[in-house]
Amino acid sequence: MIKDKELQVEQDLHGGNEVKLEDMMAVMNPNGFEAMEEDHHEVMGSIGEKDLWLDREQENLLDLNDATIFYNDFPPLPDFPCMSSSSSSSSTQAPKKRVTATTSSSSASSASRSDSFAFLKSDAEEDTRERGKFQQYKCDQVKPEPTALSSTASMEIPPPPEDAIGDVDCMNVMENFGYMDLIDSNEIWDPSTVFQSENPQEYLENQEEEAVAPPLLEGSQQVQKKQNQDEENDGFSFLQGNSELAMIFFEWLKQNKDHISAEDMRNIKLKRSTIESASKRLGSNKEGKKQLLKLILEWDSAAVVAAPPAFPPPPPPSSAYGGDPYSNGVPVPVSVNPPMNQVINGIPYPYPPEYHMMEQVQSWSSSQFPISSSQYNPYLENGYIPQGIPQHQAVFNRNPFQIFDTNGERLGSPSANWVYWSPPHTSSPSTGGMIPSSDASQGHTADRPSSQQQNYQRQASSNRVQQGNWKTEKNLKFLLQKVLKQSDVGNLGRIVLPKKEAESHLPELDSRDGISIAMEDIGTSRVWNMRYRFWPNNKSRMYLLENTGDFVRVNGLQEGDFIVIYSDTKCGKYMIRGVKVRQPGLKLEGKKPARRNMRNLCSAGHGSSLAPIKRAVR
DNA sequence: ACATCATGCAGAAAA
DNA sequence: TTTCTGCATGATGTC
Repeated sequence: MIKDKELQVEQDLHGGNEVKLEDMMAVMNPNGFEAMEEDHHEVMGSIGEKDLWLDREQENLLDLNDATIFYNDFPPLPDFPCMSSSSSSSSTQAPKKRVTATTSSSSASSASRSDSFAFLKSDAEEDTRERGKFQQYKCDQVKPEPTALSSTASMEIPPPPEDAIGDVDCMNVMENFGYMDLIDSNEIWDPSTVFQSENPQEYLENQEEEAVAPPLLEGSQQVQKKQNQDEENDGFSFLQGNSELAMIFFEWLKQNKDHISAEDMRNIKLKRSTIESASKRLGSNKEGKKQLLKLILEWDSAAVVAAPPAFPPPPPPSSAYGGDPYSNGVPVPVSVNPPMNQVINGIPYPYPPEYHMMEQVQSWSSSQFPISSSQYNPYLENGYIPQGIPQHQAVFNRNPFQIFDTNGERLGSPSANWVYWSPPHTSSPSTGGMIPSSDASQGHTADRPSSQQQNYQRQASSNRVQQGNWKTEKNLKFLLQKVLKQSDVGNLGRIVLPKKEAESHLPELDSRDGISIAMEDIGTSRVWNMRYRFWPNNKSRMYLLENTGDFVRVNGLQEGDFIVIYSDTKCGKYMIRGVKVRQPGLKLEGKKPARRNMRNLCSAGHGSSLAPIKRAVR
């Protein structure tokens, strides 16, 4: 049935016939839509009538190979800075900037699934009122709408200039493609240039300014003008008659129908500045648009398929945190999943730019993310607050591209589940196949990616085709992490585990003898037979991981380093990773950081502090 | 006041 | 004598 629909849509697309958005979307995960159907029935009623219209004039431009190049030509996700995925967020994230749109006073009626696909509508017949309705929804959408998906994408748009405020804040990402028409540049897309400044702090500041006023980019007035024009025209003019893009989109839908729902799509929003940057780099012509569209779609699918991991723990002040526990020195921006409380309260993560990872063990983790260790460091990009802690919220709000993970449920568990995607350039978590960690550890400064890094990006891109395996390869769920204390790395061979996380994510212990637990060392693939147990302690328990001596030794772990424990949701085994944190030239004997800051940040119990950001925000 | 956890330390076990 | 084991204590953070 669905297959038939798919064929029909495809034929229509190729034939330049009208294609109903409804039909196109029907190709997607039926469950996701069914679920949405109920919620958004009302709007669908009206939206559903709007046919997707593909301009026949573009027929010749339709490159049937687009679908093929889709996954090959895309700029690799890692190329996008500031990717951030959190959970459910689009709603919770609904930033203040997302003010309601305006043209219509219609209440926040339910959303239309076509909302996210608005860009496919070339039919400008939709009246302003309808349009207002869309935006109204987009902007008012505050109620978290859990989906079975791990993530949704959301890209915020900075507030428009004074006179436009309220009208365009919540523009759909696709709508914003329209901006590309206005910026004329054929520079090659260089993600690094997204940085407004080589100085992260500076960048942060710039971004803040940007949040208040639109970027003073050349032609920004035109942008605004065009934007207003779009408002009048329904705002969807950008893709008007562009069947090629529609085709691309359709192919993407087919590829991702199992993973992406309309809800995900609907939550795609772009920062205007991002669009402008993108159009600057990609060009404002058709190819440019195509590239950006691909990029966004791929980015979105990546986010959906694999929710990135949590933020790493804060580094001890004297240590070098060049990375997270999951990647070789790169705090993974995507799926920002900081300690719940931190996120909510805007409490930061210490990732001082000067820190950098000195991990020695070859690790696969760095390659598990779209953002490689040699690429962007959102922490760096977003700067740090004086305390050496990046404002979390800042991270969110400044990221040109943000992925807000819904909740990771689709990844297996209702809570804090982080799944790592396979690297674009490796096929196995253990084998790595990535650039030497030494490389990865370098360049983690506030500077733009080095040419070496960019080369790596290209390499990653060229190998992107291998990403097809990521879904099946990794189903790792983040369980807990622990910053190692002297007593953890001493000769006692035992590591105290955070109580809440242990009780939440590790097997329940009936006796204090505990249980044997095999931990596969992610770095070396070696399996360590450890013992997980507890000690009675003040009417409570103290959880320990014993027989950790060799693991610590082999990994060269020292005080201040940390371990991260995951479970493979597929085979149920536990995986452990030791992450070394060093700052060359600095010694650890300095004053010790506050204990709480030293410890793992995943305290959240059921809401592990590293739980998805779904509740985050703002 | 209470909870967590880093670590001190006594006693047992092993070398 | 050294190492291991397990509990106790106290510092620190949270409620």
